[in-house]
Amino acid sequence: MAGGERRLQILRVAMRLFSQRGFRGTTTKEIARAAGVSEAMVFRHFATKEELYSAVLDHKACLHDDLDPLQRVADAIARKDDRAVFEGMALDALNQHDCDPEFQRLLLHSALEQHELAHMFWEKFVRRVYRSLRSYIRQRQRDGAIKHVEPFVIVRAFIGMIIHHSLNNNLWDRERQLLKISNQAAARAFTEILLNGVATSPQSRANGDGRQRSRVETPKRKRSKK
Amino acid sequence: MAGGERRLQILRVAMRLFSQRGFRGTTTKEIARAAGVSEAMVFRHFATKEELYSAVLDHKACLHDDLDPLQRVADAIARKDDRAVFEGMALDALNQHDCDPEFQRLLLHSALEQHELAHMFWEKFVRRVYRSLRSYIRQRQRDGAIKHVEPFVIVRAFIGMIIHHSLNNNLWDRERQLLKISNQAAARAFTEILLNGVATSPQSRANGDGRQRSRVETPKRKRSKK
DNA sequence: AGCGATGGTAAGTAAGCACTTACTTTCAAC
DNA sequence: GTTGAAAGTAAGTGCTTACTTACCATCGCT
Repeated sequence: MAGGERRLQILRVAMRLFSQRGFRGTTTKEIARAAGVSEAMVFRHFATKEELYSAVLDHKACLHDDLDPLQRVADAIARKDDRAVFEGMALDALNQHDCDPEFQRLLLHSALEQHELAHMFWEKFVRRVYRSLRSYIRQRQRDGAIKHVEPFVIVRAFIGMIIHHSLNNNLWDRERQLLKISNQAAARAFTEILLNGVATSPQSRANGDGRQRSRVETPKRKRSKK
Repeated sequence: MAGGERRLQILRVAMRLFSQRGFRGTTTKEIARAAGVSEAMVFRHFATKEELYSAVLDHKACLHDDLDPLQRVADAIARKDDRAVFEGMALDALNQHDCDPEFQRLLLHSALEQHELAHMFWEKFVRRVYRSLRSYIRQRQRDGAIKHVEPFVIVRAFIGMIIHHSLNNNLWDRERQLLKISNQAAARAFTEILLNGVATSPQSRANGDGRQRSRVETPKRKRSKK
């Protein structure tokens, strides 16, 4: 097997094991065995276990790196279709966590172990999502469509619903005993709650078919405060 | 030092270290040193490291065991004061996580390691909170104060906001760089979003009374899939 | 005084860990 | 057909780990 191939294979095996058992819970021998090679092979490709771990985290993180988290909903943003914006982001995140639960586990492990990835991910991804969403929310607040609540609070509330739901599905309630719901339905429900929760005038959303409504509703309504 | 005292002291030290570094990341030697005794002392009080870990988890978990999570807001429930119910629970949880961040870390570690505590906590605490809140929500739905959304979805959304906020504060953003907000304000903001998000009609919320309104409009079947 | 229970330790032990060394096999390029 | 590097390994090395043993010290109690 060629060098690059083997390296990648070891990386993938390590990724799986690290995400299952954490850094300290995984031995280099296990990794080697799972990859079907000797331990020495692992250390030929990665100088230390730490380096292998970093490579794993890098490999995962770089997938999230270069894409703007709001890009997938860019047209919804342009249309100022709040529902499409939030529901799209939610669905994206839920699907992502669903088909790659390893990442969430790795992230948690590294956060608990205070590995630099946790910090990096925070800086490079989380902050960006927060800022992007804030700028959108601010705009919609100026439009009079969203209440003048601190935007970051809204972002946190929304991301909280989504991440916590994923965490439940991946970590605690894998059988979905407590709540069995499709990602679609979850994204829709959470979005509904959030948007109704922060809308300036509830009537504008209450009748539910705000979906696919192309025009922005109530551009300059009177802004009532809390 | 008397036997019981020492045992408790070791337990507390272990609690701190386990929560910081996890089970595998903490050595019995470290625990002994931090407790100012020899390693043999640790093993006199706890037969194995596993047993010590279990004792730690038990000790933490039993604090949450015998109290009804909704007891603290019982009068608010009786009054059907939704705001007080949810805000009270949120504030309680946030304060709890604030003054005992160890617990959240221990819980996460044990969930990742698939330790039985994770399951126990889920069964004994989480499920109960979910069920209690559901029963309250159902009642308020019958009252016509809350939309007919699956109650567990509402619970998950609400708990999600709170837990995720705590997780942020304890794990990722301890400096509160991204969002600095008091527990009071957070509890109020999240409650506001949730209640407005699931209220049947804005008026019924606005003046705070839970007046019975006529049957709820359920737009469930109205929507067609895209 | 003596004695056993209790609180404590120094110095192990065997297994497991990350990592190394010294060696063999494979195979394409001259 | 030789060679030289790359792919691969068996068998270590030294250190750390959870856990043990064998022994000391200080009591309260007859």
